[in-house]
Amino acid sequence: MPLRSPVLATLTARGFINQATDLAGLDAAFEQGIVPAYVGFDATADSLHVGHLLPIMTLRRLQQAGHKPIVLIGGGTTRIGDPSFRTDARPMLDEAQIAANIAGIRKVFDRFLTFGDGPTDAVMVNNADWLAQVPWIDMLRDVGRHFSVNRMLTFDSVKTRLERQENLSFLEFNYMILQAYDFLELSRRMGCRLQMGGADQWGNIINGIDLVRRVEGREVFGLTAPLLTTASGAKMGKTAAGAVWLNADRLSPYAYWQFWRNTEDADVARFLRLFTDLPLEEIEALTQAGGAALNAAKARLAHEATALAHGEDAAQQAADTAREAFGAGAAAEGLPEIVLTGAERADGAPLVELLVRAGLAGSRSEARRAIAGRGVRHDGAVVEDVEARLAAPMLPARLSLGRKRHVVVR
RNA sequence: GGAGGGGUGCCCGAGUGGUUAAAGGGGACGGACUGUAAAUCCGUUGGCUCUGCCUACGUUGGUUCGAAUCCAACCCCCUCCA
Repeated sequence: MPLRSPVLATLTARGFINQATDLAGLDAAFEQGIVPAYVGFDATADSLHVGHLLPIMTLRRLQQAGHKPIVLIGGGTTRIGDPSFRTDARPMLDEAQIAANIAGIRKVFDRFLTFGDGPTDAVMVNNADWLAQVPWIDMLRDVGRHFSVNRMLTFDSVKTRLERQENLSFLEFNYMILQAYDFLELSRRMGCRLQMGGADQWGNIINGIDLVRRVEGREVFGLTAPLLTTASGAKMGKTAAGAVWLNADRLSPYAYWQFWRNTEDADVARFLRLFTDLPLEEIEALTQAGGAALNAAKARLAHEATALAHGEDAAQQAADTAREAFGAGAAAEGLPEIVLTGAERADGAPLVELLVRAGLAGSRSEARRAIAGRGVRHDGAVVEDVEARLAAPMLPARLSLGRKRHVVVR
């Protein structure tokens, strides 16, 4: 089916769309005028990570095409605790913590979207604003009557649980209702017409659409993004150090740059389409050659992605740091640093201890093993002695674990 | 409520009285090879004041010179029956 709206054409061409409820209808809506669209995010941490990047980029594309992005923060639902992670028995967060998290998340979004009061400016809303004060009886009468338990039981998320005879709490059973209700509120408050989310959100999105149609008689749409994995099948966004955060105080721009630089060959083109604003022709030109030539494409990917999340300057600096770190043996600017105390400078600090402090090793034992396995280098030379120490005369020094992870000791 | 089966290291999974910090696989990390890629091969993979010590096989007690392995109670999960 030929798409007439530029947004949908772009989203499709760049690989953002997995499933849509009514593509033709949505296409027409985009053509008619500004479409306010939303994506929901949890407020469980004070930053977002690359796993969230796909929906963020979707909102960005939407805004670029002249539509209105709505960022919905699940402040209300976070206060209950997302039951789908029940095995971890996640502690419920208090309001102060959630408020802090929302502030942190907002900072991330400021990089990707333009917020304001204009018709296509992005807005951020918190579902606690309405969920926290809906009277129970009213909720049941206005919303509950539109939900068929019979039908809810047929949803995969519920069905599999029941079939396995696992407990399903009433709280969890209501989760989809709350989420559907969000769509209704957004439709009422800001004329929101589209909900987007990951492929796993399809069921929830459908519920919201049905609810809006039944209550308001209004036609709204749903769009899901593909589940993102690397070419070798791993879930995206996990590294040795943990989640790849979008926030500079959680993960340095340099480390973020490295994350993208290390993309597998088979993913480069796809990631460039999804996570950068580069035109498709340029991406094609960059990746067409294949082989070692892809290294240039990876550097470009790293640069563009870092510039989006941390700014052009930070991206430039990360690139410089990388060049130095992977080039000559000198201590490069921009690498993570640890600083010795006065006593350590005088007496020498055990390398094992420093590796742990720098976060290169998880424990002293691990650090010992790394040295014993010839995986640690000091200013580029393999460290042979597990008991080696570092004192003032040798500073500043560069410690490396493997060929990619470096710290500067001062 | 009744009858069986099971809970082992980051994950899966062997082990049914002693050289078991626990086979094997996955993942992860390091090395070689490369292109800061993938694949492949090799090594490592509980902690520490590290040729030794401490902690660990659902929880708590018990038997024993000695237990992940035997016994008891409790908690949780699965399958079948009601």
